[in-house]
Amino acid sequence: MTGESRFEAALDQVLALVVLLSDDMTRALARDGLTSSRAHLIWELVQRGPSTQRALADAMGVSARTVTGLTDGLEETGFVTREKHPSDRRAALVTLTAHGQAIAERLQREQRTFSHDLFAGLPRAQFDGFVGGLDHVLARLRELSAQAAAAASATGDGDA
Amino acid sequence: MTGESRFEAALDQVLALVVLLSDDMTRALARDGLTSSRAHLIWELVQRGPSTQRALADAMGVSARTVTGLTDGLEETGFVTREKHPSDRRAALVTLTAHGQAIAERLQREQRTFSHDLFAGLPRAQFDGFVGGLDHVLARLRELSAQAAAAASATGDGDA
DNA sequence: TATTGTTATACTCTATAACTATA
DNA sequence: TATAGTTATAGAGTATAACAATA
Repeated sequence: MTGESRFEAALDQVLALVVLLSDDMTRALARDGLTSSRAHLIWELVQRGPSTQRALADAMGVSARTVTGLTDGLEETGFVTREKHPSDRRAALVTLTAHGQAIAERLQREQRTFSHDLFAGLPRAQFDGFVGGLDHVLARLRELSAQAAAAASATGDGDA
Repeated sequence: MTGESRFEAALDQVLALVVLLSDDMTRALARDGLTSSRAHLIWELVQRGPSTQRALADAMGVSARTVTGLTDGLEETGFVTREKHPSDRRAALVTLTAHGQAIAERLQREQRTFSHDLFAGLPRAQFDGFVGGLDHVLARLRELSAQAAAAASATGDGDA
């Protein structure tokens, strides 16, 4: 593997990783009656505590309508409740139920176990190399995203 | 970063990579009027040549119904056509149009450029470390998926 | 009988726009 | 007037089941 094509092969591997990880997570979440999007909302509640739907929409990068749907589903299945906001009668505070909290904690434990399963067999030097490369790739990716966003807004996304 | 938590931090980074890459690809494909699923179907056609919908469904790991929908969308937008199967009048051969072929080739070129953008700045030793770690993680992930599938079919998924 | 692909139906995630109740 | 969240509507991906045409 010499020359430029090693970059392509590496990207192919990264994309394979994306697919495998996504499938694996989807399957694991389905066992608890969750989807990726609903788990994401639960994760935000763990991080932020009881939150308005507006705050969740901003945190998750989705529309208010989407949060309404996700909250409906999580409420029906017993993961969250809508509580009265103490000072704003327009707003609801989405709040984890005991069950929601318990599942969230279990998911965190499972993720810890999973990370161990993935990395524990890797020699320390190689692990460090992997993490170093990952840092680089993430940084590049964020730069490229920022450039793309800037280009999009300059072209006619923001000046229309 | 010592102890077990370095594994968790690494997994967090990998998951961040998954999100960034997925978003980036979604945005890039949208510029050509494609979604991930439709691009996946196009990619299978590039690999396999004109194919029946049944073959595509098996290759993509989705239902026949899903391929009908994806093919409908790609046909309406001019990426593929349904051609007569020479020997089986039940089946259609999904076939790339000239436009579909051209877009597929462009996507491949863009992916090559993208891989260069991601990795070219990485010192060779660190790149090799990254790829080595990636190999390990992919292998572990495949083992774990196989185990999960075996456990599922033993529990009552296959013996019902 | 078995298979290919469709129609019928349903669920999830996503979005924009109009609207209600409140700030 | 502006904001929070809903309803209305729509499009995409996904699935199962029933059905048509053909093997």
